[in-house]
Amino acid sequence: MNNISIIDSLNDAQRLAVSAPNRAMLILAGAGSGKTRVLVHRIGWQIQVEGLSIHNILAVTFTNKAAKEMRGRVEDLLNISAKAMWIGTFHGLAHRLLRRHAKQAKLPDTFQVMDSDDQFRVIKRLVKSLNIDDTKWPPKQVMWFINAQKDEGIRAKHMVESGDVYQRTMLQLYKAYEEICNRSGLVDFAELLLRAHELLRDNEDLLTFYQDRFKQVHVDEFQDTNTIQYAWLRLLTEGKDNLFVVGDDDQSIYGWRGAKIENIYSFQSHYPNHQVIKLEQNYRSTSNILKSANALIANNDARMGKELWTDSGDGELISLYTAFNEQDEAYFVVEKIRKWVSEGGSRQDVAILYRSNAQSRQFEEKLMTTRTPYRVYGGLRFFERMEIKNALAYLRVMSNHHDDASFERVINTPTRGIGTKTIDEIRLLAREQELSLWQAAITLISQGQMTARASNALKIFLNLIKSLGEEANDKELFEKVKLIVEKSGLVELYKKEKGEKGEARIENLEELANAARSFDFDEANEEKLNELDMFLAHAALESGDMQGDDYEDCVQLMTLHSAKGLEFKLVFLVGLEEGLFPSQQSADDVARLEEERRLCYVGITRAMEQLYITHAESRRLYGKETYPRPSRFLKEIPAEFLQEIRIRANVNRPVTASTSRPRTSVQQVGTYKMGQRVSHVKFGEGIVLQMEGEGAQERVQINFQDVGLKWLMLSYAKLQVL
DNA sequence: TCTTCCGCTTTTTTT
DNA sequence: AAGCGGAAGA
Repeated sequence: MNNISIIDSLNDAQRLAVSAPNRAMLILAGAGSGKTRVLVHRIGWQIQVEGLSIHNILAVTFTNKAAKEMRGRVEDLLNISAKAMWIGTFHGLAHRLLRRHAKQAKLPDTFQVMDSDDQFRVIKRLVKSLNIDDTKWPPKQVMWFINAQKDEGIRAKHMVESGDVYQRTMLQLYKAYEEICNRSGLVDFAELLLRAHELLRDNEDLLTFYQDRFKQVHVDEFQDTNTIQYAWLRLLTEGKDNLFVVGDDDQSIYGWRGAKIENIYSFQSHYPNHQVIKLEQNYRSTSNILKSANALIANNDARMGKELWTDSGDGELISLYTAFNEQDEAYFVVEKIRKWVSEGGSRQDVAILYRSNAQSRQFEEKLMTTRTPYRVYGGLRFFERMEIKNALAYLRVMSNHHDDASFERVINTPTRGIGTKTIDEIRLLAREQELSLWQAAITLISQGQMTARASNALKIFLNLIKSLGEEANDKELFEKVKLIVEKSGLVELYKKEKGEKGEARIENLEELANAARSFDFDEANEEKLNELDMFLAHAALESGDMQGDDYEDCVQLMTLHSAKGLEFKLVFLVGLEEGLFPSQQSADDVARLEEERRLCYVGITRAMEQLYITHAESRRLYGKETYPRPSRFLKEIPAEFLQEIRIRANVNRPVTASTSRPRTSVQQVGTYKMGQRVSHVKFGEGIVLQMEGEGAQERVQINFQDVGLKWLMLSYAKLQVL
């Protein structure tokens, strides 16, 4: 391959970006303008033309999926193996640095990565253990506070205590949380980034080493970086201006989790020699779709300014459908999909995009009844499932006895007679003497002040973990997993669970052993660290692709957020109503409204050929009928690009049908009559209100004069008819 | 210890 | 509506 062919297939702007001299570059890449293409070819250019080795390249993305895709495309372009190239997510790369230099990062070699669920549990427990009212200080909010500080690079020690109760309490919790994490060797997602930043900042030799190594640093989705991520990038490229970032300010939709569009602006002042290149030619959508998107986003004030264009034709107008209610909306969409498929369209090219997950249900129901295969994105991923997290927690405690979060998770799962009281005692002792829960448990046993029963149960648990550790010691990773699954009692626990749920859980546990077997240790670990720890980190950092095993031709259902980066021939943008989209919570904040508008912009620009936008005149929300106004975004799309679809003449508005749900039949004829006055030995006099069940299961609900409503089993309660 | 009931909340999601 | 968490009952 020669120089020409690397840039041969590119348009002028793309070519300019790819072949630019080595200096700070800001590529403003609109939707569908070939952003990944530019990144991949830029890397190719660095290697082919500038003569860099793959070891000199650093490429950062936000998702594992994007990282994987980029690596694959680099390999295809250059026809080489890019295994050794540092392409990864911010978190993945930070993790790699911390493992390599754990000591300098002041972390134990065996530190563990917590996912957000782990973090939440730790914080929840912390709030409780400090006797702080968790209704006034919800753990979720505490977690949000702590993460927000870390995203800004602020440690507890940097914060000055003010008289403010809120700030004081949060700070107290932040401090205590840091202590727990340090003691247990736990690192949450935000900590990975913060710690990696501090590692480079405080170790000059390391920083110089990596600065020299990475001759070119590439960043995807730059508009989504937060403060600490950007600070980390700046450290690595300090004084060298070798930062190549690609982003789109109009697609910044993660402000709510700390992303700073401002980074795009600061980039320009931090790197005065930078060059900006706009990619505005779109290769995805028809002109009508693009013009609508342009018109919509023009209503935002905070933008750098960019207008997408295409040289493909106008295409069809955007269809707007006003539904009676959410049922009708779903009916309309599914009928259109059926038509599309019957005309030879592929279901995979169709997406239904909504603002919030709760909206998926109505579409699922309609798709189900018409037997249209579909797939919903989002939801629990493999490594986030309860049974998997439990098994992993066993592995963690085995690997590190002082991992309090995992210890607590499994100490009584499955139940082994260690109740809240015992656990509270362990926690108390641990807190008082600053021990890990494991150490506290041992101390507690040796003090011999517990009941024999509790002490025995605890001993059994500790011995289980110890003996599992010994037995697993020289075994292969997947055998360790198998051992845990078998001996922990989890399988027995889930066997008892009724229905198919338990079965599925057991299958998942088996799948976990398979995952361990196929875990590519060498790939994930150039540093030859403990295989089990690497596997656990892998589980936290890549919670597993969504059910990727489904190869059937499916209609795609997802939120607008998860649709970013994807494209579909036929797109349905549903629920365009005030309060829903834009969301109620964003209604009175200009900045948040602009983010909602960008979200809408993302939605529109997903469509390649046809776009349907729908809204409903009435919608059942939180169990109540609402009559929302059409979304303001609808008015922002010029009428010339819209065509209104006429409401069908025969409307099947489900007046009573939808509201009447099947009721469980209530046994009307029983021993007692409704309204019958009865008397109970303990509860006194009352009136029979309801009855259900038969024979030994027969129950009555009675409104007692003194104690109010009660359900009583007839076979136990001795009632006297008055 | 396990089950049931009551009341409360309700965006978006990756790592 | 529905799911979740806490509290109370079996």
